[in-house]
Amino acid sequence: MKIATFNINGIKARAEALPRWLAEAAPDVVVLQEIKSVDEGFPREVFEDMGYRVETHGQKGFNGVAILSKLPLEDVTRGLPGDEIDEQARWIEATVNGARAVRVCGLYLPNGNPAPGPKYDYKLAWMARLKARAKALLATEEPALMAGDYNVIPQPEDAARPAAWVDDALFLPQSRAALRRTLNLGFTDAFRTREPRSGHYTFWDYQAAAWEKNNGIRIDHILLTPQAADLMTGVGIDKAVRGGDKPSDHVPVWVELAA
DNA sequence: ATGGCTATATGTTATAGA
Repeated sequence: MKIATFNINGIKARAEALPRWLAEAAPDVVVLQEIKSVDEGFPREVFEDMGYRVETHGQKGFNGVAILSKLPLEDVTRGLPGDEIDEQARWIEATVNGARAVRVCGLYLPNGNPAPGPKYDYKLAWMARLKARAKALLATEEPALMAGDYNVIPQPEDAARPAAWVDDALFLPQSRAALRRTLNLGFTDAFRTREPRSGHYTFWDYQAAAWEKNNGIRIDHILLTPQAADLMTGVGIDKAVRGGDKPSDHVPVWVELAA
């Protein structure tokens, strides 16, 4: 079972690039972030015609997440637990029924800039809720993963120019510590555990020729429970997607599970 | 780097992203 995450930065703007990548990479499951669309505006037929089931959790203009799956989905839930008045569409999860059942969570963690400020407070509060959900996932002792745009650069090795990010919400010590607190519950960063070297990124800004200069950061992650990590047979970043026509500023990250 | 592009809706300008 190949499971990917992709921040597409607008489903309407990616009407060509997303199907193109799906046809090439042929993932069984994809979690999408920043669909920037309400549920009714999502062009589900395009993906259903490619054999994908479509579950969306959208909102007007910004944010928005979705799951596309060639395999049957069960128990789809929307919204990260822990704050009844949070209306931002940043979390969706479902059980994917392959050879084994895998609980797949898709997330779009708040950016948090400028920091300090209310947006940063929201980011840290959201990360505390993420940790609580992560704990509950571990307690099931089943294969599960949390994939998405975490908006956190875990280590200096995950940025081409770490010094440029020291005051940014993506790299502040509190942000990195909050991500570590979740990881340290017992999750595996799928990409990092297989590739210890620096220089692998998932985001390149549209500005200042960041792509051409390879001035990137690694902020899209797939975190595996121990039972999912046991099943991992491969992992990768589809970097070439960033050089295609009308690309998102993020690229897909994927894992292959023996499930 | 005084955020220099890109995307969406609030729409010929404002807001958000990272």
